[in-house]
Amino acid sequence: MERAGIRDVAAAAGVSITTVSDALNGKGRLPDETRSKVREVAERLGYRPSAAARTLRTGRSGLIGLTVTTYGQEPFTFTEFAYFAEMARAATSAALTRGYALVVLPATSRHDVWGNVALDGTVVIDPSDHDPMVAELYRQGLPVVSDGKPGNCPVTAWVDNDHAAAVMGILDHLAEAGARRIGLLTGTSTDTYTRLSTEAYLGWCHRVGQEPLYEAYPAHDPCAGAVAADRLLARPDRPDAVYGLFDPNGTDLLAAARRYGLRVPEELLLVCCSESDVYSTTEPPITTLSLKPQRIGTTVVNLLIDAIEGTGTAVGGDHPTGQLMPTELIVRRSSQRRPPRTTVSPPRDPGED
Amino acid sequence: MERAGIRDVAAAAGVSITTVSDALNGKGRLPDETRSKVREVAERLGYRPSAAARTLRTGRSGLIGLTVTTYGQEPFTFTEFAYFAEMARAATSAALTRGYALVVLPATSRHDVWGNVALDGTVVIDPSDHDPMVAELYRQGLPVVSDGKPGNCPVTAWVDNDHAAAVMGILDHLAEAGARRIGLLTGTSTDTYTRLSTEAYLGWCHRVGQEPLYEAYPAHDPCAGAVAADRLLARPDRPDAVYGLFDPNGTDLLAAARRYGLRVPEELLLVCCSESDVYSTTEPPITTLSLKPQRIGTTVVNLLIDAIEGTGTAVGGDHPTGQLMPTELIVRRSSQRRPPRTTVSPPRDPGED
DNA sequence: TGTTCATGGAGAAACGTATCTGCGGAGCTA
DNA sequence: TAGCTCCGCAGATACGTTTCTCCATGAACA
Repeated sequence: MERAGIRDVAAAAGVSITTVSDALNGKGRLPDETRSKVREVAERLGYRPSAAARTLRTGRSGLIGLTVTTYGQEPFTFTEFAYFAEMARAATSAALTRGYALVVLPATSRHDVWGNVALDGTVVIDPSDHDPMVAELYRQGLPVVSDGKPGNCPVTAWVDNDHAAAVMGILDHLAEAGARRIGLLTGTSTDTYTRLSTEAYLGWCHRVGQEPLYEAYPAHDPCAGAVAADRLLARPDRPDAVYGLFDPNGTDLLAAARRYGLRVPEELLLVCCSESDVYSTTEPPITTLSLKPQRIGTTVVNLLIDAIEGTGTAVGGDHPTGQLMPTELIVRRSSQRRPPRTTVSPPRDPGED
Repeated sequence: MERAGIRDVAAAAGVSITTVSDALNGKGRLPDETRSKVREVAERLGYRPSAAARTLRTGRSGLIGLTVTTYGQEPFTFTEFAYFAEMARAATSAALTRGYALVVLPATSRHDVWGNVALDGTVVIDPSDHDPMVAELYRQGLPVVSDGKPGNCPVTAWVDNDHAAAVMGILDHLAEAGARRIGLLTGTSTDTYTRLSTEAYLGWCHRVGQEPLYEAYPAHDPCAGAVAADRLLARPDRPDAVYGLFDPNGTDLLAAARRYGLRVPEELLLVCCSESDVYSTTEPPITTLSLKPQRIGTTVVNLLIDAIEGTGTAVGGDHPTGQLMPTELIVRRSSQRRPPRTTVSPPRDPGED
């Protein structure tokens, strides 16, 4: 059984190809009678227009890319952190409601998948400085919107959290809870998130006159995270509060605290950046900073589609539009010296240790 | 700056279009000299072949779909359970290593995204009985591989866990730990997973002469899960062990047990099906059944690509190849009356992940 | 010298759609 | 009746590849 083409429909309906195309796409000037007849015939023949031909003709594929940086050998590590999973989900959903489909692509791969997929534009997550791939895409005239303020590569637009404000908010929050020496668990890579957050921390320290206490580790290596957490708490000038920039830092720090016999929050205040709800059930529950990835994903996709539909290949000059989105601090027991008013919550289990 | 086409390359290199195509794709009979010259010119002009044109000509887009059923109003709920997230990640990765990109599509959506994307084939997660979309895709000659044994819709191939064996294994495990009345928390929908698991439970009960004790709820509603867990433990003929078919059941059951003052595992044995590692840190840690979504995702994609590349549009007759994959029971404290012997090394798992 | 064969490459036909252009006829006006 | 407008539709072209067919050339061989 051969797939029916537009020609077959035209022949069966006794009209021309033009008429079929116009009737099905709601264009041209046709009486409703003709329109509905063509539709009926098309339906009967099970006609599906060829997406490839349409794309070739119109220059629009209805596909947008979601690029995530791959770390080292790992072929593909999105959803490694809940942030990516949530962000990808929201982005997919947002794309679909506007009639676009989203295809997840790694920044680099063995095969040249990029060349084989017709994209109308791309979302890029946390591009590194001078990212060559982003530059190449942009050069081709493809709209590129980045999640994370781009360091030094041209993009059509970008969206980011106000990381500096978020970090300072957390540090203030911890200081208010009585912290004197706040430590930071940070990363070694050069992405915007890590850089801005660390700078904000250093700036804050300088302002309040605290000596910086931080450990940096390669964020993509979960093992290194545990080691760094341990190192931070093992220092002679041990901090009395720690903020961890990455998702697993909370449990790692909690484990390290237990190893050193530090009670949380009495002797150590803890906050980490995470989208996982695991931290609502740890002992004690850990205060987290949510970057609101759903909102980011939705915004990024909508900006991208605006750019695609707005001016076609929009090369909007040297000043890409940026947008800062708010974060949300979810305060739990780990960052409060005084436990929250006991509600009717489940009894605290002393548990083993 | 116009995008360079194959014609421009041909003109600049002083050869014909054919030669350029052959040179770049490694076909035809050309001396290495010509080949490298063409490559160089193409590189200099920044030539990127049009994916749309290639797709139109060859009939291959290099794109495969990943379809997930949408429940009710929720626009898009994959990654709702860790299973989907892991499965999607593995599938994407597997597709990419074979040069394909994967696009996530909902079973239904407002816009007809299906018609606008050229797919070489589709992976369908847990199709419902007589799924109309699957039938339509199959009718179009598109290879369809399903995750979950298809109830009554034609597919090219399918992959599934041996759910019956898994459930019986768990029930035996619980009985061995001393359970006399094992309850089940199950779903109300008609997908294969729910159906097979429930049937296996009922069969087991019948065999050992236990009266079935189960509660069913709409699995897509997280709130309903907590209610159902509560209901199950509130029954006059309260079970002394429960297996929950869905990811959140573990915490829900644990919360319900606390409400009724039941100690786990002393008075209530608990197992649930989940891919989340949350259950290794609950109090007590909960025994989980892993369906190994990574392996499923990889297998499904590879089967699909085999079908795509094998015979083109393979309509392999009435007997789609099926494949049953093993599950893994991760035994933790919640299902053992006697705490596990403390070993120095992790229990067993030399295998890959 | 004529035949065969391998080599290197050119020409042109698709692939299936969207859309620009144009054409006959009907209705209306002058 | 000529001229004009608008309607309803058909023809033809272009989108950028891949690939089938086929031609020219020179060398090897009888």
